[in-house]
Amino acid sequence: MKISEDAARANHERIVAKASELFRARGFDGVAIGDVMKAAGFTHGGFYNHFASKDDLAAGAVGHAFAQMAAVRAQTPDIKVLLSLYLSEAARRAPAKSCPAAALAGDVARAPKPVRTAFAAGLEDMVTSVSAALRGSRGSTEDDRTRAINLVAKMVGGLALSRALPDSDPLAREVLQAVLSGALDDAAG
Amino acid sequence: MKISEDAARANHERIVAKASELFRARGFDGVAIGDVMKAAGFTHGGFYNHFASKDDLAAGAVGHAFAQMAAVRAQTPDIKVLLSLYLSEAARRAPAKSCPAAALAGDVARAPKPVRTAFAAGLEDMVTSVSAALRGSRGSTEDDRTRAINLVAKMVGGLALSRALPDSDPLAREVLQAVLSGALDDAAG
DNA sequence: TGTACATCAGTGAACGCGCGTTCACTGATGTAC
DNA sequence: TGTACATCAGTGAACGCGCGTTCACTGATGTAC
Repeated sequence: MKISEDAARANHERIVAKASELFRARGFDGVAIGDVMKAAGFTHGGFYNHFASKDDLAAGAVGHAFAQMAAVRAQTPDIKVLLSLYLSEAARRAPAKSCPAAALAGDVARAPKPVRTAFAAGLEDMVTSVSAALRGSRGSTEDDRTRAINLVAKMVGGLALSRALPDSDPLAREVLQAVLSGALDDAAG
Repeated sequence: MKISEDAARANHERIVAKASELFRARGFDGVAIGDVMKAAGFTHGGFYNHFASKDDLAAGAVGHAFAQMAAVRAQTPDIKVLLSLYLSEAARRAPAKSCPAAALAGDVARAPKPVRTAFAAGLEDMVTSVSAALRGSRGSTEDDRTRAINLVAKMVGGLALSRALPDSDPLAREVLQAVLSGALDDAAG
């Protein structure tokens, strides 16, 4: 049956939110449309009332995940705190609630352009935000943007590498700790 | 028909080599067993004479890709040259012939343990090798291993992020350049 | 304010396709004698 | 060195399954009058 326009918008949003978690946890190919719709509380048939295709959903989910990260950054003004959250064992274990860049960069690289465009917007936002935080932490004459890109690359690489290792491998924890300590040094200038 | 033992070993090796390229280019889920066997010059039915499962092949392919990278490192003693190859536009465009960590970290994180164990061995090798190269470039009193892990995370993250961006986005090139310049600074101490 | 009707979000069955895996078969290889 | 036979890498058809997508249908919503 038809439902109210407000309810439809809320449902659309809930589907995107669930998709952004499931995709981060299991990758685009590891999640079926039926999984997403079920997680959102629907049957799979209505999916195409909201999205043109699975790729369309993926683009929306990537954007949603980056927006969620931006909200976390806004609530965490101290970049040192942010880094220790980003490169934590908790983040390593909870990809569904962590950075989409670390979880999905590989998947996005093989996805169609709209997904990569959504990724680009989120990454640019992240770089801009980190750059501002670096400027705040010390009066820098160096290129803050270049430093921010380096820091973001290190954060994303560190988290992604740690996750690819077996949970039981000490290297998984060593990578997290080493990159956190290096990132804190970088942020301190 | 049965073939000679030497031929069988060579065929096995060729399947692994082709798989390591295809997986890096398209991800584990983006490559069918039939694709790999066809690339190696066979029909798909014989696959299970060589491997217990697709995951078994994935573990072998990850190991093969890291071994290939180790050979490149051995032939490129100057770490500055290595960095400029690793973070190049050519590497960005040719994931099939580049670092498996940058191309497959996300896929590996969701793969069964044997794949992650193969990844761990390759990454440890890479860290050890980069650590030795850093020690060579200057007499360091700092923790070379920690510096190596930081540098590897930055390299992997930089290449993976650049690939996730649209080819037409200037940020794709900016990330490569910024991370290369930062990595060269890191290597110089 | 009330009524008739077109709209469309959600349901559940169905479609076609590609995938990982299995299997009966072939015939050159490697071995036992 | 020669012969008989068991082995097994490779072939190609087949299997069962899950996936993305489509579709006929339902009935509350929103609108035209």
